[in-house]
Amino acid sequence: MARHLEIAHDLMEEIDEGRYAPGTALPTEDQLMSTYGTSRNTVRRALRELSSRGRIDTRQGSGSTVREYRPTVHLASSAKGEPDDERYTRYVERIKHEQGVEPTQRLRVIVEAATGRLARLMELDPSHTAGFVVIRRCDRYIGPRLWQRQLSYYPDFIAKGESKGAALMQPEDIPRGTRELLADLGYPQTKSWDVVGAKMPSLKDSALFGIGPGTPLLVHDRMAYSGNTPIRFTKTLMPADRHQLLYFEGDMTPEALRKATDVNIYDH
Amino acid sequence: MARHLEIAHDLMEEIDEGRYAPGTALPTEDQLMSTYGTSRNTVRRALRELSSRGRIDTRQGSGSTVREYRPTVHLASSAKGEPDDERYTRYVERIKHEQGVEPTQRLRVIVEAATGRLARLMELDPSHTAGFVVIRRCDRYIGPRLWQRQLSYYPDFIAKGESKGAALMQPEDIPRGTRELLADLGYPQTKSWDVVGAKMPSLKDSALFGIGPGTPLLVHDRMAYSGNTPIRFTKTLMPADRHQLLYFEGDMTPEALRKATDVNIYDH
DNA sequence: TCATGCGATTCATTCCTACAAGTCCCACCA
DNA sequence: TGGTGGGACTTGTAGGAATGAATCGCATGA
Repeated sequence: MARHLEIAHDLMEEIDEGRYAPGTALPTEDQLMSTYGTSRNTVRRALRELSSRGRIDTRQGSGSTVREYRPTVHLASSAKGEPDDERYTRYVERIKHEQGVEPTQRLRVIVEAATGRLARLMELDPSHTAGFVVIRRCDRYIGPRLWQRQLSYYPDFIAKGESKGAALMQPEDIPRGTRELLADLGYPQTKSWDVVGAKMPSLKDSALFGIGPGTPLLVHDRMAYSGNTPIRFTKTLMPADRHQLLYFEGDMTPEALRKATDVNIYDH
Repeated sequence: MARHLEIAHDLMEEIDEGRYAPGTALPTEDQLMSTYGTSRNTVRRALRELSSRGRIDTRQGSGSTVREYRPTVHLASSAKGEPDDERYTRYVERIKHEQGVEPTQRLRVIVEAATGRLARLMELDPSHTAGFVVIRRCDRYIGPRLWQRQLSYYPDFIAKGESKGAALMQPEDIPRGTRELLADLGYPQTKSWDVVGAKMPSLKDSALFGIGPGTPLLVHDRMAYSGNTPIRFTKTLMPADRHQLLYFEGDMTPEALRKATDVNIYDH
């Protein structure tokens, strides 16, 4: 095996065995050089191997420390009596309680012509004037850090159809939640599907979320329908080291849900 | 900005603009060296930046090509009239149809004492003889490639309780599906929760799944209950570049579900 | 026509060096 | 006592070089 992979393997094992606990400093590059009798390049490559897998954080001038994972679980199924759109808010409130940091959000509204995949998804005809979407972008921060970015797409006949729909065009929070607003406008949400996946962040994403190397993004797409009319498509981006999604089926007891909330996919 | 990040940024932009289409070769290291008037190390660093984000594949002797993503969507909610455990199988069948490759699977059964988190999760008392779990590990392959790994944990009082339960201890496929088997044993599944997240693979995981750098793993944990008794915990690991999970609420039409199946989180 | 083998191209690994820049501690001074 | 500056330590960036290994195309020969 290549020398740098040997070193990486060694270090990874020692981390897994708890020799280097989370938060603990790894040996410095100089120390590793003499330990393994190899050049700095090789040592650095080994460390990069750990870094790109999200196992360590390296700070210039300071050293490398073992990363710790405490992702928070985020309810994605509709709980009884809880409006759909309150979920993220409730979640943010929980974070606030857990971390003692004030959550903030920044909203931005854009109107765009829907083309290609998006038009097909929303069942809009781009040749009509109706082939537009209102995009509400909501960036949620915990402290100075971008916590999640949510992009919601609404067909513009909803926003333009009634005077109340104009609220969708305002870059302001909708206190009742958009689900209720849509219901008031004659589009009660009757069904929805979610697609969940993960990808690595682009350079921009990394800077945007302030996430270290080796941190994937959890991507959550949701399409909501009223009858058979698509009324909203939502794409949510979240750093996977701080977010997990929770779904359930059947009548869950509070204890079971609480237990699910404590699950950490990084375990085992 | 650092020189290698400039180059990486440039290349990423050109990829996004379609200048280098998926599957297309990027310029060679030599070409990039003269284009940017920089050393090979710097060029390689830029390329590694793309590689660790899963944007390119680099092959020795050949060059770097733009990676393409066609993840398949995998139904995670219970569809009506479809037993829970058939889902993955059905999914594999679909892959087989799409890709024309025979899926295979390898099963392994282990019995282990449940400790710590797992015992708490399964509500088992480690001091009792009942504090054991039967672990069924199922590796599913598409061709020679590991497609997903599934670890199912059953409390051993289920496997030992009745003679039929012994089927759980056999490293063989259970044709009816384990959900039906559990129902026969007196533990019909009444509710469940799922936690979905993503993490970077360890060195072992990378080798196991044969995934290139910059490919996260999608992790899917599911706890199933019969009444308030935990009857199964399942952890599924899947490379995120080939898997997405689909959930839904309400009565979905086949067309809407088909549309969801076509969603690709790498779009937009 | 087809298989073989050679050579050019290309990336992989590893070494070396130099300097920049961030961190941290401690001695020194006000 | 408390603040400041300097120096040691540590990682970041960049360049140069040599060798190994995989790939691919092309010419050669059966």
